[in-house]
Amino acid sequence: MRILIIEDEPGIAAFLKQGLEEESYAVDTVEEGKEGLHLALSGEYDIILLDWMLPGLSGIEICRQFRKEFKDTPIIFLTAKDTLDETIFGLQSGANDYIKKPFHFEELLERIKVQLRPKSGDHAIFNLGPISLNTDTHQVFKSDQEIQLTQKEFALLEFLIRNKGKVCRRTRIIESVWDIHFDYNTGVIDVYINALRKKLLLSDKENYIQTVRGVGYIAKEI
Amino acid sequence: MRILIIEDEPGIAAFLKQGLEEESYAVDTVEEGKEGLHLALSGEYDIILLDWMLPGLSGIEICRQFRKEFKDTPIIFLTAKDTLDETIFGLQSGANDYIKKPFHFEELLERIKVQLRPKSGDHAIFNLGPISLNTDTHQVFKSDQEIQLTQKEFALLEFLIRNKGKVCRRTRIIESVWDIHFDYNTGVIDVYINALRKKLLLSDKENYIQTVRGVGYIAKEI
DNA sequence: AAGATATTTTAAGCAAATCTTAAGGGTTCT
DNA sequence: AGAACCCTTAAGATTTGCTTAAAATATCTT
Repeated sequence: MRILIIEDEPGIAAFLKQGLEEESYAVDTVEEGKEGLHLALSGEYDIILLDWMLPGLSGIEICRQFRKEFKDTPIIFLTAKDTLDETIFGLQSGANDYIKKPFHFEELLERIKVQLRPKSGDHAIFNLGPISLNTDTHQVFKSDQEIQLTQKEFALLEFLIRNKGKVCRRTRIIESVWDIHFDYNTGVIDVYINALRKKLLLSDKENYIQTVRGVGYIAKEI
Repeated sequence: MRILIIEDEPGIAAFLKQGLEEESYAVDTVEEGKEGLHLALSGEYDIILLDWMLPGLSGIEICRQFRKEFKDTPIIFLTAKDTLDETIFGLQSGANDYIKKPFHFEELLERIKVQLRPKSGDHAIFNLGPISLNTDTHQVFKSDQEIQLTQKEFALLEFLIRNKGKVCRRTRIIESVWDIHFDYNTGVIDVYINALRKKLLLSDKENYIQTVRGVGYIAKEI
């Protein structure tokens, strides 16, 4: 996991860098605002620690600009201020959390972990009869057997199971799984459905993935 | 919303109960496995939080037994273990999610909300007497009996039912269902009306699809 | 950097379900 | 009765989906 620290006080920056590297994060530090934004926009970081008061470009401004490009990368503000107004500003500009200086290193670590933890919506288990799919570990099981699926196979199965009980039209499948939004005279879906049924050993008795002729497919608990 | 917590450590159970009640859930707690399963099977709960290690009956076993009866009630495992094997077991036994102890209460809350979130997609169901048509699942039932319709049959029935009580002229039908905007000298409609009546077992007493001579057809609740 | 391996996509033959046409027989209306 | 309309049936045409294999990409190794 790569962390970018934008912080003008060299002492604090070095302290954080060392501490986080001991936790086996890859850490880069910058002292100046513009350069910080530039680095941040390289898109190589998983989380950004951002000082409030900076020379060159304020933290809030960096945050705003950065958010235009990267919607999801979490940002934690490091702030000496503690008035409500300022905090609100920070959160409005697109930060995910803030921590008041001085803080315990442990607490910062804790918050970084919270931000890096995969979103709870993604961390869940979906079941379809004896089949279970874990989006967190990217694993699929049928009864006691783990089934090895490729990326696309997994993505297709995930889509079907997430829409369990509803017909998935071919156009929606091709849009969601393949990200194709026009021209879909392609037979990929058939090929992958076939692969899934084979790997999951679905028979006539266990047709958890049924075809709805002329429309698409439906995942069902029989 | 009713939550059942099956957890043998009184401290954790009490902590969760209090927290969840503050979020205005109705919470019951049990410390022992068998009793827990018994309560769960009462069917009164919307979600179950299940400890992994329990006296009496293991969490996995409870999960399995419970799943035989209730397919949809979500189960979240509370587990101290984090080895792969154990996780696998959890997956297979029919849980919907798991959270590792120690966890932040916020995170648990988040996951509970995810599980309780109503299944997306409002059921688009149209009725015509004992016949119901679900555009979501692309299914048709006549009093609990599923009727298998082809694409065109379904489309025609859908059109008629959507215009229930109104006469559907042949030209409008041919335009809407067949997308033909000229040349109406075709007998397809008749053929398909015939097929529908047959498959839906419509008799003189149950003529939900009536002929309007010289004009078209009408779907009516007799 | 080149070769090896795995994955994804395209294409084509085949089988089966579905759709359409057409024709003969009924029904209803004037 | 005669004409227009509708029902029913079945054969032929078309579409759709399944299955394979091979070609194109991507990924991993050496």
